[in-house]
Amino acid sequence: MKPRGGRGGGGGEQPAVRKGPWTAEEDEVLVRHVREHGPREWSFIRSKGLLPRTGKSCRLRWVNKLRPDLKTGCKFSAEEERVVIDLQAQFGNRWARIATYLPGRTDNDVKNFWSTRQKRLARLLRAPVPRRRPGKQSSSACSSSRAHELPTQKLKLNRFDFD
DNA sequence: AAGGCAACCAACCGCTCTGTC
DNA sequence: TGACAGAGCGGTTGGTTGCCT
Repeated sequence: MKPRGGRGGGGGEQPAVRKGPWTAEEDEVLVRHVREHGPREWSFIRSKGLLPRTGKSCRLRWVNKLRPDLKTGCKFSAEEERVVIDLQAQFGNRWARIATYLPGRTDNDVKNFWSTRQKRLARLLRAPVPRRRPGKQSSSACSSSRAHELPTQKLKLNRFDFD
């Protein structure tokens, strides 16, 4: 294991920097900053004492959770899954680039989705009878299709040719 | 009812890239 | 042209949730 020094706010070697889950108050400060300055100058937030978070952390929080155009809580649709597969075949693990083809998705979303999918595939290759797991239907206002149920075949879909 | 396991998700770290002086 | 700082990206980890046995 890597010594990670403190998800969850632990640590204490750098008391000036807070780590771990974000609070609603912190989110509010961050959103206000972005409204006033735009999604940039992340280091400004800490240097001015607005938040005890690193610029990296602020940026990540904004990109992955606070941006207004995000599809939060939506599972990947079959179409999105197909796009990810195609683009991954084309670009490799360029998650940020792939995410640009998926409105409302972040590189972290795509990365997590792919990682989970790879684990599932690896497991299926070893054990042909998977546990069925309908999954957390996360507040499905979105029409999430059951993309999980045909993972392996999809790897062989035709590619788009973006070149 | 409880424990195990898989899926999902948030957030951190290290490295690389890019802009500025 | 090289050094430095800030921003961005990819990999990884740990926590939570919910189904299955």
